[in-house]
Amino acid sequence: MASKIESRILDRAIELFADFGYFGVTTRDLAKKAKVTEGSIYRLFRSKENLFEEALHAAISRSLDPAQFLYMVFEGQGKQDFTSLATVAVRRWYFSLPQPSARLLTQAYFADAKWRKIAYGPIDKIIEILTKVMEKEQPKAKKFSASTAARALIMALMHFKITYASEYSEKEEKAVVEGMVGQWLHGLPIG
Amino acid sequence: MASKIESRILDRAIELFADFGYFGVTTRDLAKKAKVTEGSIYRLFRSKENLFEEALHAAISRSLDPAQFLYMVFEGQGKQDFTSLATVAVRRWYFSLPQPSARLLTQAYFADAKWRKIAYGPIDKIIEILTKVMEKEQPKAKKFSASTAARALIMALMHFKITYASEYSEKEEKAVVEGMVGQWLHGLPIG
Amino acid sequence: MASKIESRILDRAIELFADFGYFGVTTRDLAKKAKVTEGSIYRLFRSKENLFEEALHAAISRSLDPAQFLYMVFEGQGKQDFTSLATVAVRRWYFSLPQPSARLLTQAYFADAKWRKIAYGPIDKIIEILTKVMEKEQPKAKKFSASTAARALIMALMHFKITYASEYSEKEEKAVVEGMVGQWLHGLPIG
Amino acid sequence: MASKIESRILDRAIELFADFGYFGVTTRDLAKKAKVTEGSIYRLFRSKENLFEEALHAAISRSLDPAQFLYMVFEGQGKQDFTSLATVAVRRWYFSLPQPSARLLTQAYFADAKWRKIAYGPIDKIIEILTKVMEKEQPKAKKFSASTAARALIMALMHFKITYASEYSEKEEKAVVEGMVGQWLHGLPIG
DNA sequence: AATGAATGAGGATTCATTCAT
DNA sequence: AATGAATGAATCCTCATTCAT
Repeated sequence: MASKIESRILDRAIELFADFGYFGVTTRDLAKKAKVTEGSIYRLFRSKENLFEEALHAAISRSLDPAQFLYMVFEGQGKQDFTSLATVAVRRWYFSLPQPSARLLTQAYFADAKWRKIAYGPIDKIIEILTKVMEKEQPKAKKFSASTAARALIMALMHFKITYASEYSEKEEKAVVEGMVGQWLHGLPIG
Repeated sequence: MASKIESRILDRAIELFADFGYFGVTTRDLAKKAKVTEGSIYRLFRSKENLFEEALHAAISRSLDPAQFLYMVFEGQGKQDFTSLATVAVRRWYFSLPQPSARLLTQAYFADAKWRKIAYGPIDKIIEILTKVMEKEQPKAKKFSASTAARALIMALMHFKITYASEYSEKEEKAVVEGMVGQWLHGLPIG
Repeated sequence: MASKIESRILDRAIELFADFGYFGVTTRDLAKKAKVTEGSIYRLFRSKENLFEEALHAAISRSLDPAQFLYMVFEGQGKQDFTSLATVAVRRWYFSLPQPSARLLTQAYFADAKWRKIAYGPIDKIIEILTKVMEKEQPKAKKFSASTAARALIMALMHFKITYASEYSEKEEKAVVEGMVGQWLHGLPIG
Repeated sequence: MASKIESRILDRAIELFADFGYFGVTTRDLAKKAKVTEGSIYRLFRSKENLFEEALHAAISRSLDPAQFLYMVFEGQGKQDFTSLATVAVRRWYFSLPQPSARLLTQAYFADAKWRKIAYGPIDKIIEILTKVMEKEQPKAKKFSASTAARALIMALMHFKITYASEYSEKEEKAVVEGMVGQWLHGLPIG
């Protein structure tokens, strides 16, 4: 069945591109690791560039959709306080994104300018949403850039996932993330 | 003069490797952009790998040395409060690191495991120092991971510099950085 | 069929390396002459060095095996006199070795020390065998180095094949060889 | 003094070309080993090819001149028997030719067809002279090719010098050569 | 649909040769 | 004369892509 082959290729592509980047992976390597032939890769994905893009889209689609993030944050408003809502939503987002996917996003960002928007689009959306919520909560008096704050958190988390996360146990990783979010919330000039 | 050519190559190498990664830059390209011949590159730098490493070291050496960072933070103790000291030191560190250098570090991180330590060694040092200072200042009672906080700030700044910074004016960038540091310091359970 | 291409490459490699030496042949040249692409050469032979070695082994394996030489010389003992046996065996050996093969052996000998043993191993064996037989036949009284004699004959033949043989007709070549062997046998203090 | 530099280059060129062949030696290598600059090599020798040729000529001119060989063989006629004359002359020729020179001749022979005649001209001359003398001495009755005999001896000696000689002590080498010449003379249908 | 052999353009690297000093 | 930096064509080799089976 084609779809079996297709997903085998795609899964491996995500892994390999995430670890070695676009240029660091050869189609032959990929074919061998995915146990398919190079011919199949080209029949199903047309070109290496296209395969990379498909892998990128797959990685993105497997992580938390910004729409869901939006829903989680806004839906609970009134019932729960901002702090809890944001904590839960950010935590969900963070753990919905497997390390390979996160790496792939950054690899894409660095491999070619044309992939920058695809790769970081959803992340920008998350930042945007977070910014919007915070602006609502924020007392007018205080001078404060919500967008900067949102960006700071999301970026710290991204960079942590990409670089150090793999050196931690799952438990430790959770603690660090909890710490980052908590500390970040503390710093907010909110209610 | 040899050094002229050498620095032309090195400067261009930092720029190009930063933008396109190790594999995304060909020696021919680099030669053309640096207006030297490929032969000169090899005479002066022995191999593409070695050139990349030299570029990496150059990029690192042009940014704030962790030792200086340490000095800035500790030297003022007693005279100034921790918040001001940290703010100044972090700000200095951030602006000492040109965007190409920051990108190069991450490119190195992703290109090959052997470059990870070289690239992120100094950054890890900065995080370590910041952690140490914070642990000193921090009231025992409060549960709080200094290392997590330090990491969060530095990573957020790194990621910002690498990805978005170039879309901002210098003034805006300063504001964002100020915001990040401020927000992070606000979040600290300190005094 | 792969084997067709493979043998086309190998045959041409023997010829070209024999004439121009390892460094005197470029892979592009070889590809053109063998009417294959460089890619195929590398797929089938991994590297130029390896191809040279394969060519060397092929050349050797196509010539008379020392084991056969041994058999020819010893098997007839008793039935035929040494002179006839040696003449036949040496003649066979000589004509089993095509000029390109002989040249290739010498090219290998000169190209790199690591190929010396591969190239001259079988020849040394032949000399050894010849030495052994002669020592058996030789009257104790006479001072005489069988090994020197054997070496002299084989070397003279090798050198002749490599250098001058191509300037002679097949008939003439036969006469010269016959002459060398005959004259050499005459010089032996045997029987 | 130019001539000092010139001879340093030439001496080293003979050694290196003899061991590694024309393509196995780079001009930079040669310059370093001869402790001169590449510029000097080119000023004095115009090109690598020309240098090789000069080295070849130098190597040849340092070995026994065919004219002297001729003189040695013919001059003694009447006073001494052919066997002694030939033995002495051949021995002289053999030991006048240093191993590097002998190797260089063969390297030249193999490197390019255009050098074949230069390299083997003198050797052919020696063979020719030896042939002539032998034809004079040889009883008409016996069927025998003087040229083949001469060639066999000279070639055996050449090949021995080039390949195995370096593995022997000087004393052993002398014995082997004596053996070869002796055995060869024995085989001659003379006297 | 599936294979993997075949292709050849392009990459890193070397090296004979030139040239400014 | 002497130097050695600079050049760039040519080398070995890789790899995305095509194609015959």
